Amino acid sequence: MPELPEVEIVKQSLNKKIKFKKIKKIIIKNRNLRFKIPDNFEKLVKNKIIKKVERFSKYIIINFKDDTFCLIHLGMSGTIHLVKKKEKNDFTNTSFYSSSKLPKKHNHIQIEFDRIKMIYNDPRRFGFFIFIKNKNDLIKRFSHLGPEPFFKKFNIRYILNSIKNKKKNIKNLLIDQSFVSGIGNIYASEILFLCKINPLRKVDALKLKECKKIIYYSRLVLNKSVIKGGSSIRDFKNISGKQGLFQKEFKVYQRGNLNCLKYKCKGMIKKIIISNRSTFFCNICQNN
DNA sequence: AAGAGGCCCTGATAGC
DNA sequence: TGCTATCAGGGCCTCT
Repeated sequence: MPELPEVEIVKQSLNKKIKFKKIKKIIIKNRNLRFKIPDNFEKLVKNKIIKKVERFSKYIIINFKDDTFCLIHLGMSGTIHLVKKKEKNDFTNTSFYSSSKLPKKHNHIQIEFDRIKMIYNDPRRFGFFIFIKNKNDLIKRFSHLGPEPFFKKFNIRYILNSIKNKKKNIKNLLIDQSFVSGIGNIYASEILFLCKINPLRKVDALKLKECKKIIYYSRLVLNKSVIKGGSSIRDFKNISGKQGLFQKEFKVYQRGNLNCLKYKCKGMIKKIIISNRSTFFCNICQNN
């Protein structure tokens, strides 16, 4: 599910619903996420008040009032659900109802607030919840990540410098989070299609004009997706249960053997595997 | 030492 | 229907 736009939608929803609320209770049903949740996690987080919810790259950052943090990553299959309580002060688990459809299995973490509870669901358990004790540790946690496409730092000089003498292909560079953070497997294909660059092109062969396009279209695609409410491969829903609409905008992703959608292009979308991940491109307008 | 590939895990879908 | 194989939005770790 989650690349930068999807995580941004989740962050926005959380800010609307749980900002300034106090954590009353935590129930962890399965501690074995990507990183095992330590036994003292509940104690550390209980009674904390949420100052705000932020996001960097594909990470959700819950910022508590005392400037400690909870860092969340959704991995491949993580979703967050908010469930309202029917009755005030009723903590029995029968008195909740779901605004979106709550999955039956894999609801690993439940965090209860006054009139609402937040549930973390993750079938594949590639995601994680981590408690972070101060801002310094949080920054350390992100130190290996490159800028988001929107940052000023993601400029032409940065790109030229990053591709110099590099032998990898542009598809792999775009999903390399230490180069630029937030782009995942879907948006990498979409961005390269708009740039008209073949995903297998070696980055040291990119022209100045193509580098400029990469900046422009990375920003455009991610922005547009946020505006559309994220994309919806399989079942991406935002936290209120609404489907994202960006998948309707996919030009190449999951369109193998279909016609290229570029005006007057007679090409066909091809699916290839690059470093074990599906990659889609047009055999004519990206034939370079 | 940059870059490719394996691996963590479950579920949906396709093909027989 | 029921089996098996393949694939899935990420990122950490290990090899070469």
